Amino acid sequence: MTWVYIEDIGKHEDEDVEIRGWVYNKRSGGKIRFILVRDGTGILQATVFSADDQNPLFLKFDELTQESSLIVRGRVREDKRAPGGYELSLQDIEIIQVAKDYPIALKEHTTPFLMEHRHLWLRSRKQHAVLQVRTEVIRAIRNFFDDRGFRLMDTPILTPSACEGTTTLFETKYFDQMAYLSQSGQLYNEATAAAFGKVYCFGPAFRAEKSKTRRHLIEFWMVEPEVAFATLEDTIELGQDLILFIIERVLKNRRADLEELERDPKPLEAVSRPFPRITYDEIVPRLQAKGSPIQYGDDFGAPEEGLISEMSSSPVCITHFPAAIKAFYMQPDKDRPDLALGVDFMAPESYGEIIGGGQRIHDLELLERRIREHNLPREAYAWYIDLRKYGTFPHSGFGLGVERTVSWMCGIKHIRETIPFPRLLYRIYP
RNA sequence: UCCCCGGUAGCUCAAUAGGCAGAGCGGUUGGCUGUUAACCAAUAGGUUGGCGGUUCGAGUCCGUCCCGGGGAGCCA
Repeated sequence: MTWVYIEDIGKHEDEDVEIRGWVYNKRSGGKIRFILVRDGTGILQATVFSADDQNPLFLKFDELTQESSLIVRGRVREDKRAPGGYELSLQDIEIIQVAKDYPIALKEHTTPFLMEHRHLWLRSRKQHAVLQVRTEVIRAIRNFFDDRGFRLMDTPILTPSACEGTTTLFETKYFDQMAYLSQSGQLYNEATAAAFGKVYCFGPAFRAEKSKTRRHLIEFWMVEPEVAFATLEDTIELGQDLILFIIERVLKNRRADLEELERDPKPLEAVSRPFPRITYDEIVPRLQAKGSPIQYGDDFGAPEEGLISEMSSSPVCITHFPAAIKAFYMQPDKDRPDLALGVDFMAPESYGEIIGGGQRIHDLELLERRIREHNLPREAYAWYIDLRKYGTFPHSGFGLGVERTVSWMCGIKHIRETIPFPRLLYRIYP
């Protein structure tokens, strides 16, 4: 008998098939028994009907508990009463293990309880749908860059010093010296961009910040493209194309998961090019007019991000920030050297910043001055400075946060559900 | 790090003004021919987060610690 996956069940109508999986739930009604079987790709209702309550299949059914593992065999039939439209008329139940006291019931639980059982919570429908969207988003990102001729360059996770020198770093021992977990692959990618032209890295980033909000993870995934000779304008276009491509893929391939999540697709369908662009100089008075206490020179807080996201149904691109509030490597505007050629993409529906990037300094002397001004250890940046010595080149790039993007796609408020095992302040188990 | 909130049965919660510790779900047993988190009946299940204090009496009031949740700052 052929082993098939539930997501393909429609192709096997009226055939005898085998499903290998787990009991999602079961019900009985006199002479009929229902098992909802889960195999990782979907849930299928399997039925047994018999007038004999000593029927061997009934006896096996009675042993089954939630999340017991089993193999079921039977005939696939279309039936409107079954969830999903198909069901399996059971011929055989092979029990692998009867699970005892599965902790997660099919009802409401609190988040702390579910997080404590994250390894099992992943099996539930909603979590399954979110992570299906995550894999789609990641696949879309890889396809997008691969199809445009970008080279994947894996940057190191163990680094000898701070990439940006600002945020708190996780320290670890590296034999007889110290090492730090990477916060970003960007600086290394500026080197690979000089070798390959257009590159991207895609990996985890670590921030030892004591952040405790729905938008922060201690360990998160980020994709960072870097393009030699690209300007700020080029990088905005690239970010816009990437976001539109991700949305298109999610809407095309993960409709059923969005439905499971009760995510209204309309706000995603409404995203269109060009994304509105506004400079920092222009946005500050507009925020003040809407009641924000922001002063010129301040960075945006959560309330400001909310106000910005209400301005458009597409992400809003904020550019030309005061150099003082941005990273040391940001290229200044040639007419207004107090402004940095950076861009932040603010997602609609209050999902906040999903992309941060811009043009990097390529002038050797300016970079050396910025390193001094930020009190960064010159020796650690010697290789980075070399990039400006040996054929320097204007270049730009950005970082897109995977989990923030997935939360936005799914319409869920807390980022912790968008990664299989979130690392949070006060939570590193399981 | 700061502000706010919470911790009672395996889970989700209730318990008047300080006065006998409760319900639903899950478990177990029985019933039901189409269930959709099925339903009906019965049944078992408790060191009220820890320590200390006030009181004749504390789940309830006070102190302290632990654990968690929400928000801020910072950022993807």
